[in-house]
Amino acid sequence: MSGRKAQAARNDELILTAARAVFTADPGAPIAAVAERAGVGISALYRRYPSKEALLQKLCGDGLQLYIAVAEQAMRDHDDPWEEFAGYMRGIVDADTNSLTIKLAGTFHPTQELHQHAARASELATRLHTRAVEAGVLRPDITPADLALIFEQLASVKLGDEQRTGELRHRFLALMLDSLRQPPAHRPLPGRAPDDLELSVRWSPVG
Amino acid sequence: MSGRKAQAARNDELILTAARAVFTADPGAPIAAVAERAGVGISALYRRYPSKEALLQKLCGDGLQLYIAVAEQAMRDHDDPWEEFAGYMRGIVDADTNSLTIKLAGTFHPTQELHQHAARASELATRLHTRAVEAGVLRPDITPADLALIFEQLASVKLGDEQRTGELRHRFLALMLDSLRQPPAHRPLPGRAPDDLELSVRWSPVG
DNA sequence: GATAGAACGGAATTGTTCGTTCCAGTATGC
DNA sequence: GCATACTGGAACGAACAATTCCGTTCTATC
Repeated sequence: MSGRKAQAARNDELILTAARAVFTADPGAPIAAVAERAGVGISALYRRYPSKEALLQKLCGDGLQLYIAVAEQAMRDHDDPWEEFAGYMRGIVDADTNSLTIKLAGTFHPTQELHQHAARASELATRLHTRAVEAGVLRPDITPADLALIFEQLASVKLGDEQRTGELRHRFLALMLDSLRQPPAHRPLPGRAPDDLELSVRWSPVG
Repeated sequence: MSGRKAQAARNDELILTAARAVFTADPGAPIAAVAERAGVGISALYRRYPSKEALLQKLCGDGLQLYIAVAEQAMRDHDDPWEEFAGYMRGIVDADTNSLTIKLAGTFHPTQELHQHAARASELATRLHTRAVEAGVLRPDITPADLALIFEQLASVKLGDEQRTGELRHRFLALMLDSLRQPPAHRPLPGRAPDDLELSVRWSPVG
């Protein structure tokens, strides 16, 4: 608690966490929302990042590194080819890296470093795809870009609080995996199914 | 060409078409964008709708009616239970009614009439779901609300021009249908698969 | 053909939002 | 005690967008 330096270090983390949460929820959120969420003043933000763009770049870079870490983890953790692939997809959905990368891209200028991370991420994705196809567990008429778009679709699901959203995304991921896995089969879906009441909320303004 | 009245009638349609296109592409678009797209002045818009909200309500109502029409059409056109269900889903994706309803909802106050249309749409969706499950062609652990969320996921796909976007949506719909249909099976996917190049476009600002 | 008025285009108005800057306050380490 | 690193938040200015307003154009009618 004591020490101005410790406070500053804590704020570093506080701000990044808040920024992740805020921009994940709304990519176009104002920078003041980040400060408020972090419980700090605006100047605490501007002391660390010269502009909003710089903060977004940092976030996006972190997101890509997270993606890479998740992919490598999946390759390390599993021997079974299908589990490797499915573990990768579940990991990406869990980490919600899409909300930190693609959804933010286009709102700022990508740096050189970002491109390199993206290339590395793409390379890993391709490798995971290839391994799954060659092992005969993933249907071969699907491309790595197909998978990227599937991640985006799953990231578009947003309903209720963060936990419920994650639950539903995993439900739909499981559904997708049923149609990706070879041989074809239906497996039980995780998570409580949504109902009409849950959906009806979205018709009122101010959401 | 002649007749101020004829011109006005033509503008009615021009404006609605433009509004559909503009708000489908970007639900938060300014009203001036609609006027520009329609090739008319702003006052031509305000002559017809007292406010932006009124225009959105009109659009949303039309979207719901379109949804209803598509659903009824599917029930009328098909004898085979699976084709009825799949035809319905393909029709909804084609008509892109989600971009005119849910994506706009929350940006305006829903009217009484809107609620009634929504109820009718929901009723039809439930009926189609029930029929497919009872015929044994749709896996039973899926709810109507699941299907609604699947439509939203598909509507979130947006890449390249309008035609390409539609092609990709149908591709992912086909993938989903593979995991919805009973018995499980993989069928050929329509549309050209996306590739990394197509995706890389999205990293630059101003999109 | 003169004219009332419907319909129009688009500039002006007004309010809001948001990124960024600025300044005064506060606590720390020396 | 004091220089200073850090902070909170008000103030600024630019951009944006809904709506209003006004001068103009065209048509239908007499």
